[in-house]
Amino acid sequence: MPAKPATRGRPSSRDAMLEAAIAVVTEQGAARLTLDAVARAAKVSKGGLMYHFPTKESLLQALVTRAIEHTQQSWEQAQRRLPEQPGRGLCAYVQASTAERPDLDPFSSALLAVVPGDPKLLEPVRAYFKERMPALSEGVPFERAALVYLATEGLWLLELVGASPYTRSQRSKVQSLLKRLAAEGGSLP
Amino acid sequence: MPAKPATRGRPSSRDAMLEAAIAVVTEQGAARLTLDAVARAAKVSKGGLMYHFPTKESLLQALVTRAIEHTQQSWEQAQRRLPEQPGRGLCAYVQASTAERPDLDPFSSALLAVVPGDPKLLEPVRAYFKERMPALSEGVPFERAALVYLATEGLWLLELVGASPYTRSQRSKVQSLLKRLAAEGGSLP
DNA sequence: ATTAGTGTACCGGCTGGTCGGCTAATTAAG
DNA sequence: CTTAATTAGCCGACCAGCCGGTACACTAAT
Repeated sequence: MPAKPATRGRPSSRDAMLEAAIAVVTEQGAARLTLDAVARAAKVSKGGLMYHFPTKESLLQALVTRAIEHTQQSWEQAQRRLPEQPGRGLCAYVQASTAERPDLDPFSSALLAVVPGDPKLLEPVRAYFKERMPALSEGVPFERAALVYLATEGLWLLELVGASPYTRSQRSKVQSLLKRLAAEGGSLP
Repeated sequence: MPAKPATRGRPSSRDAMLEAAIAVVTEQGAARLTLDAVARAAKVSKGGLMYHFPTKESLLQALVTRAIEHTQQSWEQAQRRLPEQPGRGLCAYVQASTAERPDLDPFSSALLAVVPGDPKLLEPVRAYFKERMPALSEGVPFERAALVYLATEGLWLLELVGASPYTRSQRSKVQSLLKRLAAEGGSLP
């Protein structure tokens, strides 16, 4: 068993375990997110799993941390692709949040599923949300920024739970509306 | 058999048990929502609890149903207080969802906490969301309705998880903006 | 030989669920 | 009206399985 020696550096099996956990939670629900299930999904024994995450809580914390990092990275990436202009941060946020279909963003999905289980897991999320706020609304009048931000968040939630009522064309209309408003375009009909 | 008491029933301890469940989940998290905990919180023995909810899943289903009913009722109530005008439904929705006290809506909070545990619990929520949509956007141009709806949903979510970045005055500004937009007011700065 | 990483085996407690019995109220019988 | 039978509602002891966690042996690479 040449356990993937590939390159020195980060323990890739740890990441594999985290992704296995994400798979379990998205496929079977948070209630079935058990250590054995994660170990099974990661094709590792429980001992191997417990080596990297000495506690279930540590696993969950790592999950939350990873989801936050992923969100942050995809925002930065979207921002890098945009020209420097007022509303750039907000526009990048809209783009990052509405770009991939939510079933392609299992990180956030797992986050939303796992966090309610233990109130302590909420704190990093709260902190991140409050911390990133200024960068988002920078250069955009308050009301407009708030509206776009909240609507993006709402769309994200609705699609995450599969309760979005919009057809594909409606959705793209909403999406472009958000981008337009973020970039400081006109008003709405 | 619990025999749904339709109309003519005592304030039934069944409801008390459901509210105990809500209390447990909001205070201790979804992971600690155990039958024993609910029974303890409801000051009832486990047998007594199991009499009304033969299964834990049935308890959760009842919780979800109750949360949905509560949401629907508070929307209808808000609507009744509003004059007949275009955007009335949407306006009532904004009002009901942004009512001053997010911590006083433990129903939705419990819903959001419990649902990720079992994917099957999502279906009623999905159905309700899609069903109520037409009544909400009635009489309001699509883009405006979508924007207000999504932003309201986003604000609801942020406040539910305690990640709202807005001060009290900012929040009330956002709130009145949403109402204005829903009622067909002007555009945004 | 040491150490990082994994496997195997096990345990104690908790959890969902069952079961028979208790109590008070309602109904049926006399 | 009295009494017996039924029933709804609740109790609490119990159980079988699962879950998180521990202990330790093993392997490969340093």
